[in-house]
Amino acid sequence: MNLKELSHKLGLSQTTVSRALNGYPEVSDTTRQRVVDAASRYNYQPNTRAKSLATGRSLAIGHVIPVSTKHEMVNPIFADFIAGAGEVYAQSGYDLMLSVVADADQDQYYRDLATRGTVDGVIVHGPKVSDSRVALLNDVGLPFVVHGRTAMSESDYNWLDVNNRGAFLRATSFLLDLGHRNIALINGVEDMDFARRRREGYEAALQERGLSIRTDLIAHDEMTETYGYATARRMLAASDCPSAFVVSSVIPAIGVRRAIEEQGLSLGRDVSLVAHDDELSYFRNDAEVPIFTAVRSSVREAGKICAEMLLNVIDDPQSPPKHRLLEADLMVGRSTGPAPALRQSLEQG
Amino acid sequence: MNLKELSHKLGLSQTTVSRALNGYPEVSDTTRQRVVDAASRYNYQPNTRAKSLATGRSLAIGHVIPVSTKHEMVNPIFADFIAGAGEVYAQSGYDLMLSVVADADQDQYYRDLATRGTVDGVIVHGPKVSDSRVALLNDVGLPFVVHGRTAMSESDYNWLDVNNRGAFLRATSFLLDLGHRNIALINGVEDMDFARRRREGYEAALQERGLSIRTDLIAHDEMTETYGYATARRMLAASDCPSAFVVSSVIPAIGVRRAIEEQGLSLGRDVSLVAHDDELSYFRNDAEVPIFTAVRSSVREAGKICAEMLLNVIDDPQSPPKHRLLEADLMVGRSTGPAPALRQSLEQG
DNA sequence: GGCAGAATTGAAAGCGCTTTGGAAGACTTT
DNA sequence: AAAGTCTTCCAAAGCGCTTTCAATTCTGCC
Repeated sequence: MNLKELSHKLGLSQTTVSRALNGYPEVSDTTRQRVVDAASRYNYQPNTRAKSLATGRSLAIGHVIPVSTKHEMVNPIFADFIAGAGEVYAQSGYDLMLSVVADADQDQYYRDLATRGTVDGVIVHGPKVSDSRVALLNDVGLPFVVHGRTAMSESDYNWLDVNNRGAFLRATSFLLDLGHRNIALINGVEDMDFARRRREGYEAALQERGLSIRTDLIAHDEMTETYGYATARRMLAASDCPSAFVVSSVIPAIGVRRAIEEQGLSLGRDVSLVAHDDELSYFRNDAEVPIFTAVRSSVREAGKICAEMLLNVIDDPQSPPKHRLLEADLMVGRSTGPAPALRQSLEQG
Repeated sequence: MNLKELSHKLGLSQTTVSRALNGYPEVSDTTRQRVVDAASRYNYQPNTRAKSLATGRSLAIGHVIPVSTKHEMVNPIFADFIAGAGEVYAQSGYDLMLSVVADADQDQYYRDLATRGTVDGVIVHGPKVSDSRVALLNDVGLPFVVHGRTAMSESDYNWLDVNNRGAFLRATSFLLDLGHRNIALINGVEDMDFARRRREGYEAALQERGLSIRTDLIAHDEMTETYGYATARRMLAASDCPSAFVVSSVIPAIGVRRAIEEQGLSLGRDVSLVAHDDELSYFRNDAEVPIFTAVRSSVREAGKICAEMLLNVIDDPQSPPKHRLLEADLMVGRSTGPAPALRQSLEQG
């Protein structure tokens, strides 16, 4: 059933039917009702392609998710982020176009998206410390919102970010307050912007207390369980090993826990751990007392807000860039406790 | 830059330019070369919407991923599945349209997809034991491939599935061979088709040995870490508790491990565990000796094959339904060992 | 009753592309 | 030289919708 057929059945022109369905005012209430009824009776849905060709808007948003060429790894937070964003799109009648593009091909891909006109806007995932995509998108004039930031500039584009620096400063300070002095950082890939900020927060906390930064206790890589395990295992085997870990995601944190327990150590007693928790739906760290002490921020919620921001930009392309910095809550769970030395003196006292 | 402008610049008609770019034979080699050069020089990309309106093909594939209304949970295997499928689409010039739709709205959503003509075909995710979507899609004539199967029929639609029954039969038999008699099954949501087949395999293995099925050792729910933990904890606390677990995904398996270790038990020694491993990129269970003994099948590979199947159906809609049953490998890892009783006698002997 | 102005409706152009049905020119064939 | 056959190109229709501009019908009011 298309417009032509429907209007024929109703004995009206396509113009009127179109107007009635799209809520234009110059249609009488009775005809509108008649049209709407018929449309739902015949299950009429306008053809999206024709509609977007006519309006010049594609009613679709692009999400380009980078896939590391190294491990073909897809960051598992995307599933939840997209679920959040998708909810917003569904309500507003937008479709979501997903593409999984190798790191190296990102720029060309964004350029093509713009010229082919497949989408009205894009969400930029996984920004690097220095990321060419921001300049590129500003250049071609495709509306976009960055989930995260880049170090280069913050003012001339739309972004939503978690206060990564603040969160990791707090996480590290919390461990310092518990008496830990050798604190390891299990971070994401080094050139990711979020990883740089987290490291900054971690280092700032140490420096505030006049502690030096031990580069042997800092690791950067893709955040898999195996990476968390292998790194923690290596660090725990060394002399002067850490008594606490700050970990960039619950996934490597699971690996860290495995390494700790494999050594016959007890998590939260012998070794402490604070994780960054994106509130992944399949790994809820939200018992009354959470498994992991964590700085927590919902990635699904982030997806929602990003989507809303983007739709606003599309509606009003002239509006000045908006920024949104989410704070992460520090939730105390089972994985942290006083540093062993301190614990000893506490128990003796 | 659009076709009209480009053809003007070249002093050719739109027809000729279009044909030259789309590889039609009735264009001389010299003109074609001239056109192709100009197109790349001006960075011309045909407008997708116009193209699909003209051809009647949208060059897009829909993935509708169901989100449980109960927990707003997104199954984490989708990320990897879609990465696999996306690779195939990219090579063939297709776009991927993703929608996240509540369980309850699935049928209407598929119907809309068909009538709006946004996609040329869909992948059906998460089929239930009895699933109305198969009949619906056959009805509206939208090409589709099911990732999984339904119990109702297997012959009249395209599907790719893992041999879930076989995998769980082998997993359970393997534990029985190790002397385990009380084996628990931590399964997915009961009305999912894969969960039913896995349970069948588990039960068949027990029955083959004349063992009765203890319903108190069977659990069904969404496969989160917390679910694995809570269920294992409950089961281990009961009298006549299981000495082994068969778990439908590595995610709840992590929770099961947590429960086991919390009891002061040792995984692989006191309690055994076999998991189903989808080879998630962020949780590689592929060390020389894997963490978990597992029946393994790559969900990313499944995504690839599903995508290829679907593109074939779209190219040749008359072709008879194709089926593909992947076998899962049983990989022995650290999480299994002889049943405690058996171990005792082994050690004494 | 007649008329201005508002309220409705419709015809047709246009969005950017593909594709049908010719047409013009070059090249053979008779 | 006329007729036929390729080869190469083009004009124009059409995909299903929106939207401009114009036409028609209703109002209210004098």
